[in-house]
Amino acid sequence: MSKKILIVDDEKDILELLDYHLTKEGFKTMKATNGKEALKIAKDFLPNLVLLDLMMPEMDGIETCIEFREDNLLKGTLIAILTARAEDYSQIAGLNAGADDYINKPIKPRVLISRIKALLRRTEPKVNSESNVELEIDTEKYVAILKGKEMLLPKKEFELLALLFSKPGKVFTREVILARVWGDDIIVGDRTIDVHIRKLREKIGNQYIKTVKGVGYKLKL
Amino acid sequence: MSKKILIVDDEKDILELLDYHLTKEGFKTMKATNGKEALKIAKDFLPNLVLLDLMMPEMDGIETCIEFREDNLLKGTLIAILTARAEDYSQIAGLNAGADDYINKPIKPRVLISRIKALLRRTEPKVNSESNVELEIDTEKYVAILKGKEMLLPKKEFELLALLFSKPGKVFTREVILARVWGDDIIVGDRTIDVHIRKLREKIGNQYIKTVKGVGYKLKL
DNA sequence: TTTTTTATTAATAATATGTTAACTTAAATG
DNA sequence: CATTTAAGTTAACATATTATTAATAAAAAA
Repeated sequence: MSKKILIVDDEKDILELLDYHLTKEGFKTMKATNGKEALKIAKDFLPNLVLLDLMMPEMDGIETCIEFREDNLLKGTLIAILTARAEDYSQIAGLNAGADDYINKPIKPRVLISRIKALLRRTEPKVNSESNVELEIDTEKYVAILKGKEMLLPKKEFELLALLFSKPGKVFTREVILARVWGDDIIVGDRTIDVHIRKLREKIGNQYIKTVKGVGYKLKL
Repeated sequence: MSKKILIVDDEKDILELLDYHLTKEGFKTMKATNGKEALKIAKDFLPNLVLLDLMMPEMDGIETCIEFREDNLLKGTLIAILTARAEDYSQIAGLNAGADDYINKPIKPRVLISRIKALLRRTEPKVNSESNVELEIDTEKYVAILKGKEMLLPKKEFELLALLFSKPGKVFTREVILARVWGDDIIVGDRTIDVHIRKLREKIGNQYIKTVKGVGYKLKL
């Protein structure tokens, strides 16, 4: 399956240029013009690699890099930093912030592609990769297993996920969720479920839990 | 079953030529002379493949291509773009717009046919293909399944479709539809049902929901 | 006990869906 | 063939539902 790359640069020209070369090589790409946007897109897109320009307004490369590393969902993402040759001080900072590679500007397409491929190859041998069951739960151990990585969830979140997981694809109404996770007697507010759903999505990504508006939620594996 | 091809070109000569060769090969064809018309015809005809000339007035090939990809019903349709050899820049644009292949002019019938067959073969192994039950609904999952592809519908649309689906062929009057989908008490305007029917048709195609004028609607599988 | 984590609520924002109204098109009727 | 009636279409608008955030309470861990 083709790898996903998120390109982050505030200069539109460079963004387009990079996109062009990467797309031509068969990568699936997404673009962001600043670090904030990048974070947001990445949470849905879950790229295999992020190409990150060092100098950007709003949130600079280093900072963005750190944020990626702090986000549970994204911390494993490969990050390659684009940097002008001159500013070598940044290389150190970048690496400390957790970047996996840095690529000098001006960009030579050939070099770029081969560096990226090399980086991606590094993660290749992992077992999980593109397995079709990316999410599992173990009710006994009380953990969710996301792409082979165990993940300890708080009780309510776990039970909610377990319920959805009990029949993937089936829509569970709020009523049913309340009855099964909270019990018939205790009454909680209207937004309680939403908040738990949100926290789950934060941890496992937005692609699994689908909202069926006016009906309920369901799990899509 | 013979495959359906929609041919789109503003030059009548070429249209006829292509039609001749494709018909001779056993394809079912339809013709359109511009992108707009193509979209309209395609929604009824649901071709397996669209042969699209790049240079056209009204709406050019790229644009048409994009519109196809944006239309839920048509986004899966194979698109082959016809292009003069010279304008190679367009190849990139066309592929980015989501074309599946591009074929150089002047057209050599032999080449054309083999390319088209190769393209069609690509989608062959799919399970759905020409099964006789093209439309199903799953009330538990809250999805309509059109040619094997799951499709999440908004509540009212789903309930309306589910109602029609509950007895295919039977005509449901507006009164009955209102009573069953909206409930006896709430009152909505005259055109509400029509709008929902329209949205359904937009998503599943016009061939399933038939209007029985003065009486109501029915589902034809 | 203190600290940290989890659960809940409330207020507000964002969004999808539903509905209406105005208009167009098509079909039926006399 | 003109007229009437029903249905189709579109876009604007309203509404309902969900998402998000931050504050607070409760529970669990240290």
